[in-house]
Parts: sequence; C-alpha cells; structure tokens
Amino acid sequence: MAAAVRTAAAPRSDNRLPLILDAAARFFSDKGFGYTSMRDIAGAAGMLPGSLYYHFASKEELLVAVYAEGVRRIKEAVMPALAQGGDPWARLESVCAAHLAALLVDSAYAQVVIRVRPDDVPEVAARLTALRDEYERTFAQAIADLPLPPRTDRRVLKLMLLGALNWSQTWYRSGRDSPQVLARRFVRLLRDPLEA
Amino acid sequence: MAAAVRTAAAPRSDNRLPLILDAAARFFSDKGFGYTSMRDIAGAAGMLPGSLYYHFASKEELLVAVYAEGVRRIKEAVMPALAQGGDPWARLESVCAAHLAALLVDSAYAQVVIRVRPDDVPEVAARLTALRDEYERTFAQAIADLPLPPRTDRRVLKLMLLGALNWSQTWYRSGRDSPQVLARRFVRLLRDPLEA
DNA sequence: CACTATACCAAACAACTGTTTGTTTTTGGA
DNA sequence: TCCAAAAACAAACAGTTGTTTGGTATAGTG
Repeated sequence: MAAAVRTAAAPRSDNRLPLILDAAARFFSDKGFGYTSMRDIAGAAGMLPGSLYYHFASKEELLVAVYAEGVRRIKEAVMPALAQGGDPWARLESVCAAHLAALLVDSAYAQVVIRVRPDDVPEVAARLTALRDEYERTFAQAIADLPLPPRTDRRVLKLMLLGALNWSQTWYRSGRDSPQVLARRFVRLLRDPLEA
Repeated sequence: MAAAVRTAAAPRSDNRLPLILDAAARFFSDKGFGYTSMRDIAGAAGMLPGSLYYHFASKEELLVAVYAEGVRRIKEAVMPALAQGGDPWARLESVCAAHLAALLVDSAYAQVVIRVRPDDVPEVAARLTALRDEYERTFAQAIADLPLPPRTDRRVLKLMLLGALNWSQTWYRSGRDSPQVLARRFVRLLRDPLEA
C-alpha cells in the first residue's frame, strides 16, 4: 500500500530549471516582464519555447518563481546586517547598503522584485505583493530599533527611505557612488539635523 | 510667389487629437506603455487603429507627446509653489505637495512621466530622459534655496527626496493620507533632527 | 536489464501586435 | 460654390505572442 503513495517525483540531475530561472531573471530585470518573450528565455536556456511549460504553467507563474527567489536573496543579503549589534543607526546604514547592493549590482533576481510592478501582472499581483510585503516587514525592523523622538511616524519613515532606495534603480549608474556610499549619505540626511 | 510658401496646415476644429492624447495618457498610466495597444487607444478615442498614424508616426512618438505634456503639467503644478516667498522649508513642502498631487491623483499625463521607464522604450529613451531632466532641474531649485549645513550634499538630497516622492505611486491608495499630508511628513523627517 | 516518470523536442495554433496602403468623407478658406 | 488640404475609414499585411499537443529520448530505480 505504501508504494501506492509513492507520488513523489524524483527530479533528474540534468534538470535545466535553474538555467530557465537564471535566464528569466536576467531578461525580466533587463527588459522588463512585458518586453520579455518566452522565446527569449527559452533561447538563452538552450531549449525550445514549449519546453518551458513542463516547468511552469504560464509566463506569470515563471515570474512568481523568479520574484520569490528575488525576495529570498534580498532577505539573505539584509539579514546579516540586521543581526549585527551596536548602534541602531549603523545597523540601518548596513541594511540599506545591503539592500542597495542587491538591487543595483548583485542579483538579477533582486532587481526583478523592484522593477516589476505587481499591478502590471493582474493574474498574480496579489502573490507578488504578498512577497514584497514579507520583505518590507524585515526592513521595518531596522527602523523599529532606532531611538527617535517620541512622536515620529516610523511608517512614513519606512516608506520614505525604502522609496528613495528603490527609486535609485532609475538613476544609478555603476562606476559612480557605490551602494555603501549612497547608503551612508541617505541615512546621514535622516540622522543629522539639516536645520543648523 | 507668396502663395507658394503657404505651407502652413490649417488644423480643423473637429480634430480628435486631444481625444487620442487623453486616451493614450489614461491607458499608459493605467496599464503601462507596453501593455497598451494602439487598438486600445483608437477604440477609446472612437476611431480605427490606422487613423492614429495620421497624427503620429509610431506608438513611440505618441508616447513622447504624452510624456511631454505630462512634464508640462507637473511643472505647471509645481511652479506656483516654487514662486511663493517666505520660508524655504515651507516652499519645499509646497513643491512636494504639488508634485505628489500631480502624480498621484490629478493628471494621467503626469503619472505617465513617473510610470514609464525611458529605458523600456529605446527608440525614444534619450528624449524622454531629457524631458524628465528638464523637470528635475525645476525641482532642484526648491532644494538650492534651503539653508543647510555647509557640507550637505544637495544632489543626494534631491535624489533621495524625489525618489521617495516618485516611489509613492507604488504604494499610495487614495482615501488615506492626502498628498499634502504626505509632503508635510516627508519634509519634516528631513528638516527635524531625528536623533534626539 | 526492464520500465517508468522525467524532461524535452517538433510543430503547429489562434490571437494579437504595430503598421501600411488606397480610398473616402469632411472642413474651412478663396 | 469650388476645391485643396485635413482627417479619418476599410482592409489588409507580416511578424510576434503565449500556449497546446503528441511524440521521443534519457536518466534513475527496482
């Protein structure tokens, strides 16, 4: 009877699924989801378009997989910074630096998370938003720790800082200020009193 | 001989070009440029797809027209705020409020400017970027006036604030905080010393 | 070694895309 | 009233899109 329950599918070692995900992540982050065709992805993975549908039911499901991996990688990059002790402001700066590094240079997966608007893909928008929210709660911890004046709105502070970080994808060009430098300057603008 | 130079084309009063632009602005801001078809726009304007090509040589040229009008409207909304006298911080707050109101609620044209990434439309990317830069110089004036500590990097301050404002399109939902309230809170976070 | 699920190929499908071409209607100025 | 320009129609084009279907090789298990 136990054999009848042997439903589990043993994956094969020559599986090209990782190749598909890598290619999709690269294209989605370079050209955007809407401008990427299944043929682009299949070609880069060295296979035929139809073969992708063995692994994913639709283009949107493929996006969800890439997006989820992207969130995972951003968290993976940020968590160590979040765990470090000492000054909460220094910790926030490290978190921002890790966040920036992930979405500007390190990972095509992470870039997809910032670049693709959930609303653009209605079929899976709710799932993408849920994934993004999940990370934002992680980020919010770095703000929760800050010693701030009593009546400071930490929610708005989170939206402001995260917005500034994410929008950097629009204007950032490699070779100029590094993510670390940018993170430092951004946090300093919030920390230090601008009004002399 | 003078008649031979009568090249000027007298436009007709039943011209539906404004309808086309309005429809395009609405679709581009709702669904994005890539997800909007010429048939969508033509249908909303009450005409056939091919007829659009009497007014615009391509879909991209239509985008440029909408984008330019968007920049014009944002500037139109921000300029009065920029002209007001008194406290530079209050002026910055007004500028931010006007900027937010334009791109969050007032104008579909303005929303296109923030929503559409120039890089997504290579054929006209340079022109879109130039238009956006033109406005950003306007915005920068509100920052140039601020009385800041000597060694403050106003360029980074501009990038940070503008990023925070523009990204709000991602999370803003009408009915909650108004653009005015958001602008006030954002500016206050920069102005007031967060470190007690 | 046999056999089964895995992973892919090969080829097509219908729908949709931006655009072109030739023709027709309509408008405003002379 | 006449007429050239303006503005739109009607119909098609070639290419691309996501996806489906049926067949096939192959790797790992018993």
